[in-house]
Amino acid sequence: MLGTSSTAGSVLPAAFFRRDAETLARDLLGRYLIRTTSDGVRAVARIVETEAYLGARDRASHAYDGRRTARTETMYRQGGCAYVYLIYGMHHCLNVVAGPREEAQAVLVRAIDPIAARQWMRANRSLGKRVGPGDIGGGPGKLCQALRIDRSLDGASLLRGRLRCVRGEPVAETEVARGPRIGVGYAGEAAAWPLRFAIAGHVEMSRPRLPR
DNA sequence: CGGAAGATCCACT
DNA sequence: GTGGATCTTCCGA
Repeated sequence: MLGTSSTAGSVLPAAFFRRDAETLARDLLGRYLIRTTSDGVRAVARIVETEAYLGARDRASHAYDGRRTARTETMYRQGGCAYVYLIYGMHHCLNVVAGPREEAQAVLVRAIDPIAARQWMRANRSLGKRVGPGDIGGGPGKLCQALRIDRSLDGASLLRGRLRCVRGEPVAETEVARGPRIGVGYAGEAAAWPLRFAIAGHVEMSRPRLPR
């Protein structure tokens, strides 16, 4: 079965995802993403790094100042679905929509630890013989490539279907590190807000690593 | 309608 | 450490 606990693969209640993005980002650490494909693959990955985006008041958010466009519409839904977008013309990023509808809060998944179907994920990444720490899931673009996540999953529910988020193995407070978010230097004061969360010192973390 | 910038990654020096 | 890839999105004119 999944992980070390018999409840690791069990579903999370819908209310879990309706909390604010900062709380959810912290609590998504240790949870499992389960990706199933039409050709019978069932991959499991543990979330080890996240970032919260707070919506209209957050200059780093796509929904800053209430911006509402075709792309960001998904963020305005009720928490519990995926918001997937393309960045730099070539990388996808996976977010978990948070909070009640109309608030456009979201949690970016920045890194995963491959648990099951590791070879499948590695093949998706087109890596050579040498695979170092973080090469498979240590970054938001990397993990989407590893799990074959693209915009066809934008808006999909994470409580059922081809990409699910389940209970996993929650992380103790002493294991959590936090810091400012990556790549949002344009966001003024919001750039310094400590909304990045990670399992401290985890080898699959994106860079720069948050130490223990 | 044009152009600038982007919640990134990789190869190269 | 730097720059290139690659293209959607968004804002201003």
